[in-house]
Amino acid sequence: MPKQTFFNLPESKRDTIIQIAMEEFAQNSYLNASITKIAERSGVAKGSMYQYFQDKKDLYKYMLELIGKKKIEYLKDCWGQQDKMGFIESIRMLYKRGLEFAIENPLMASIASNLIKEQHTEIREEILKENQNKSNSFFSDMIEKAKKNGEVAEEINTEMGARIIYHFNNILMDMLMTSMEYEQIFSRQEEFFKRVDELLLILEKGLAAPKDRK
Amino acid sequence: MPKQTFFNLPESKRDTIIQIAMEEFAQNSYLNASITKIAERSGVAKGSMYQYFQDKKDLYKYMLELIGKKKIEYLKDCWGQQDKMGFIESIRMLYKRGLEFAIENPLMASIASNLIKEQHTEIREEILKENQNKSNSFFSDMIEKAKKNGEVAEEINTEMGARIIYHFNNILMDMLMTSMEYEQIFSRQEEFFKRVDELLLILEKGLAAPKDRK
DNA sequence: TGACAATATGACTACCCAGTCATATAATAT
DNA sequence: ATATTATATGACTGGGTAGTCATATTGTCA
Repeated sequence: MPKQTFFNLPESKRDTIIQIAMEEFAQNSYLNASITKIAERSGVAKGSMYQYFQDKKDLYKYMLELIGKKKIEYLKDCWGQQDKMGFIESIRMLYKRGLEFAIENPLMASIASNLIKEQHTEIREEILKENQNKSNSFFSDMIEKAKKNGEVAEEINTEMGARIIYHFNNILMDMLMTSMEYEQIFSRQEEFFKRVDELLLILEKGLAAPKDRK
Repeated sequence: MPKQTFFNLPESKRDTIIQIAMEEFAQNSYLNASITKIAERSGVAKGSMYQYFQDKKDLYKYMLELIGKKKIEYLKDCWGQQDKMGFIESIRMLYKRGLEFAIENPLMASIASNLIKEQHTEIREEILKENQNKSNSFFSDMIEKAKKNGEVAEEINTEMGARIIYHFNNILMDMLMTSMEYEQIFSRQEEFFKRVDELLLILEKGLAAPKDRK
């Protein structure tokens, strides 16, 4: 958590620091991101950064917290839709909204994607583990429910299914990030939405319960 | 390419350097791996490292080359088996042999997995791109063939299918690497082979052509 | 033995970093 | 106007890095 001093700052100054820090962490791994550079680029003395934040980890975790909150807010109407929309459509919606989020907040998406790839074990363990477990158990619950519904075959290993759903999302994000490196995306959403459908076609059949076996 | 001087070295010295360098690149990203440390730990003067290699990139690429060669050698009897074994069984064999390779050569596997996650764009682009394209077009060819065979549905997007096959392998590797961090694996292969089967169950159904549609 | 080439060496340059701290400045309260 | 507190600052510490280079050592051939 940032120190009180940071929250006492005028909003515009706070926002600048946040913005610059997001850029830095989007372009570099945690280990290689530089507080010195963030301070310089924000027009703030390096010492001040340490009046605002405990240390680099504190700053990084705060960024992740902001990202997490924003993403949860963004995805809030995707949850608890399984009963209404069915399993696959729920996932489709999650993927699509996730892509939209990444297109609208590329820095945040890039930071999140960097975290997944983070090699600095300490920090990854600390943060990712609970989240991945959360998302895994979330998807596991969805699959269990879908099994009861007959939407997913009993023979499917739930944990593996959850893992795949999780990774399919990463595939989509990677595709997005990669093409963002080369060109502005703006409203090329449609192209990526098509990708979602292609992926889901495979996922749906892959998990589906047999319909007309004798 | 290492300089001639490196190849003039007595084999044991060369092997030491290679071994230590593999360890360093297995534990650190390209950016954070340290030639200084490799030199120290190999009992070689830092300056000597630069008699052997052009620079850090040269050393890194050489490691990747060794890994690539060894892996190709390891997988050599997995190729061109599609006609004999069928599509899914070919993939199963590739996955399983890939896991075996990683269990037997954990350092190499870890370096390869780090490369995929590499953030330092320049190096990743340079090396990964052609390889990923190679593997993608390899898998694409397999899928095309399997479509003609009726093993894979025509409606599947080939490129997306290839991507999934590629990523499923990454999922397996990640699972393996993660559990290797905590415990020795040795002959717990069986557990991971089961995972392969679970994954393939989903992949097979996901890609399969409809069998008894009217 | 001497001469020449190949190799080994580590101090050195020029850079980067996180985090600290004494001091200066600004804001607030009395 | 003074005293007290909150904030801003950048030089500094101690650490790390890649890559260079003049010099020393070793090996080889005559």
